[in-house]
Amino acid sequence: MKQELDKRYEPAQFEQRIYEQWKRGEFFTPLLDADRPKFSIVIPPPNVTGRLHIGHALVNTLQDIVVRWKRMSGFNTLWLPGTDHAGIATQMVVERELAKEGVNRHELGREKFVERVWQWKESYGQQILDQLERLGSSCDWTRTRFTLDEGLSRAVRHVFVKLYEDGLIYRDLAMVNWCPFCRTAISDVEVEFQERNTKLWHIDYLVPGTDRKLTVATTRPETMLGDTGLAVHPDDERYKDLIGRKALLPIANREIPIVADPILVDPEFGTGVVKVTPAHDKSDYEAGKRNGLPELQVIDESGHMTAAAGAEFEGLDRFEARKKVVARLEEEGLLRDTKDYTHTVGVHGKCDTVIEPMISRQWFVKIEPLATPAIEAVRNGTIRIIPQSWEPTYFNWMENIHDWTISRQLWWGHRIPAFYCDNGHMTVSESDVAACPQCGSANIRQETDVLDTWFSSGLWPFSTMGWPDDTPDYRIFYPTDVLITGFDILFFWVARMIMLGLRFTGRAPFHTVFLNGLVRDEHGQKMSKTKGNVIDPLEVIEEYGADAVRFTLAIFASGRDIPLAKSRMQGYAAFANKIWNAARFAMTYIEMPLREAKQIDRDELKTVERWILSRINATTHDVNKSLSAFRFDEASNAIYHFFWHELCDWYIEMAKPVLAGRHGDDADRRRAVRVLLEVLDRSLRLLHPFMPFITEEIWQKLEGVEPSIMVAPYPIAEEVLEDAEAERLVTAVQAMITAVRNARAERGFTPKDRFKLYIRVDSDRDATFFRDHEYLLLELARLDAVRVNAEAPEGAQHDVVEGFHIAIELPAKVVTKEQLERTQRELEKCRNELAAAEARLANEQFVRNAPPAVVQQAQARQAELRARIEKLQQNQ
RNA sequence: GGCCCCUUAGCUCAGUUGGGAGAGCGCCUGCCUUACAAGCAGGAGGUCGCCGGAUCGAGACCGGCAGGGGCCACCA
Repeated sequence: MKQELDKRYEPAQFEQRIYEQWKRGEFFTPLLDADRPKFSIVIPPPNVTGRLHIGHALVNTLQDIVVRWKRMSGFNTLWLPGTDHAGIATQMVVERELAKEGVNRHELGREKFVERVWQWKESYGQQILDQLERLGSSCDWTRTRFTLDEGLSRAVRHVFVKLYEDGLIYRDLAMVNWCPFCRTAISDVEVEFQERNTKLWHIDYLVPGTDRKLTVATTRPETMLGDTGLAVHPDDERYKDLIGRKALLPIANREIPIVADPILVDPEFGTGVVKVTPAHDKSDYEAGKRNGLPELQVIDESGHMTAAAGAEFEGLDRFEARKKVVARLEEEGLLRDTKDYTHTVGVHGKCDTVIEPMISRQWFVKIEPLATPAIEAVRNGTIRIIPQSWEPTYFNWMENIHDWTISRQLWWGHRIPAFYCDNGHMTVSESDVAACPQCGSANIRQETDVLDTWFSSGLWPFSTMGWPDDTPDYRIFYPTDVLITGFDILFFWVARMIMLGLRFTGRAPFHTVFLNGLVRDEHGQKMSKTKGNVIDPLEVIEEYGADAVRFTLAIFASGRDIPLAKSRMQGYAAFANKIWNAARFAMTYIEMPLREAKQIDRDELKTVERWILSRINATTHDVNKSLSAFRFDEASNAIYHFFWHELCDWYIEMAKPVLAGRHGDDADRRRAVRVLLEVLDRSLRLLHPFMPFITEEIWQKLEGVEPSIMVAPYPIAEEVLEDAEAERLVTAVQAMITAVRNARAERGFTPKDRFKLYIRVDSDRDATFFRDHEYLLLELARLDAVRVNAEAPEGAQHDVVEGFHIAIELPAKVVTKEQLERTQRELEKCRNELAAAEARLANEQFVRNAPPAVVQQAQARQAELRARIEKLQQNQ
């Protein structure tokens, strides 16, 4: 019952079939067994509006690698998937849909609109999860959650009410970041700062009763209409005498007080006079409060000027109003100067609209009592952030955190569970309120604001497990183990989960956070549609296969930004092809199902066989170690190097003479096949987390005990497989083969030319080894004889490799000029190195202070170099 | 202004207790050697940004400088 692989490696032929098989086998679903060691991860929930982009591909590949590794390592493993309702983003998408039909949401009304968004979500919200399947993600789809589903909504209400009752949620009138396009308040972290080239306009304010003018520099002349004061520094000699007088506000012709404010005004900056617009600037708002200046709102929630701005301006967009104010000032001769100026403006990250600071009534979370334990958890190591260099950023943010604006004037989201009666009483309650508990009124309106999306995703690690109920999932899988996500949502999401998790479950929601970098193009540029350097993961999966895409992402993932190039994916598709062909080769000799293969008897193994087992064992050790440290790059590199450059380039070539029957007897052949099967099996299992599809496709044909490689045990290093002696000898064989190939190529011989090799050995053991394994040298170096401890004839080419003196007897052929130069260069290098080594050993301080091993090593190197120089000189 | 990161081969990057400079891709030469031309063998290429310091010894540790990137911060 011999199995075969298709001649060509074509991932599209089997990847989706394999995925369906995994799903049918229910391998993604853990057992509800509290006694088994568990490992759990929750997915960073992608937005329902999302399409899989390369950043998703990265973060989910890394999670899948860890999850598959842990699952195979015997952990009861849960990777819980789901999506985020993504308030603003989703609402915007559906509004655009509606616009195509010529309707806006206000015409539709709140209830109908929300219904439409749900319909949209049902049709398209699953798309991104389906796309994750193409990547091979081994999520437990039976546990898929959505931030707005019933259970999570209950958790949200519970948390809201508890925080309110604990005095950590309050409603207040305050200066907030307002997006005039989305017409909602947003939190501080949602504001992005962008550099803009603009002007600094200098405006003269007359001071009635004097002949003085005060010149004010501003980037926002339109807000002048809402000025309710001018401020100077109390110690500024230039203006000291004007404090307490009034200035005349141009255009509006209103008198406003001149106040002293040492906090707002830096006398060194600009003119030293600041206009104060308490209703439209954060620091002016505070200055207004300090100085008793009134707030005059001249811009409304849509970014248009209000009636208070004056009839001339009412209804104008704020940027139109800016132009008009400047024009009017010019007319009146009060525009003293206009300078080019570059400064940063806050924009809403979702829609790029310039933020308008506005005073409005919003809900806030008092954050400091939540932040303090969250800082402590990272400081005392309860939570570890990798790479650790992110910790200062985390601390810096957490220590300077402001209260969190959680209310949004949107329709799509968790509606705040506050209820108002018509007598003005407010009730905050987990369940809907039918009658006012204070006055009994049945005329109840629920708060229209919804919560910030991140309020619900902040509960994700436990709300998805059934919390606040005490469910089996929650008991078994919470806290989760690792959180893998992009550094860009450290504040948005990670910090909030830590704060809310600690507060509500009393435990950190995870013990490790791995933050991955941004995927960039091959030259480190950010990917963007306008630059045309975007890599679409679904496209490259089609082109190279999911395994190649995953492997490429993994081998770059050290925690830094990832410069991704299609050429690299092509390279790792070639690696997959290599695996395919190596397996195909092995399977032409493997006749027995893996499950029936007998235990290997180490005593019967040849040195070269012990060598490859020692090598895969070292690789196994390295891969496990690197994965433990989240060094995906090291782990994938180790297995890549082993498979291609040790297994394929050397071991398979070394095994060929035996497999093909050119060397040894039938027992030798059977043993070689058994070792090959062993190494292939272990390699596939080592590789599986990185390349799940190809390893499954091949492994199933080996017919192991388990129904899938994904539930086969992950290899662990075993001391019995270490074999330093085998490594020493085979390394020497490799070096000798390379030396012969080298001589052949450098001296212009063809592969058909045969040489004789003379090897000098010191021990009987080594002599026995080289006699036993001479076929390796004969075949791989294409020799016609190997002589151990025989005298090399005159004219042979001498060298020293890995501690062995060798000589190659070449047919008489003119030594080329290139060869002579090469020998010269080589000699030069050796002499320089020898001089360095001698100088070092002559240094008493070195010999005294350096560890003995290092000194010994230097002595050995010195001896080797002297021998090598002597031999090389014979070649001239 | 504060914090973080980067500077090593043509390109992109590894190099974690300081002890003989590495990988992938690219380039050059030779091979269709029966698993793989998505391959095999061989090769060229580096003042490890610059200056200084502690050390017997620095790509690595410390200080400074230069250049690049990122995050945070209410400078009109």
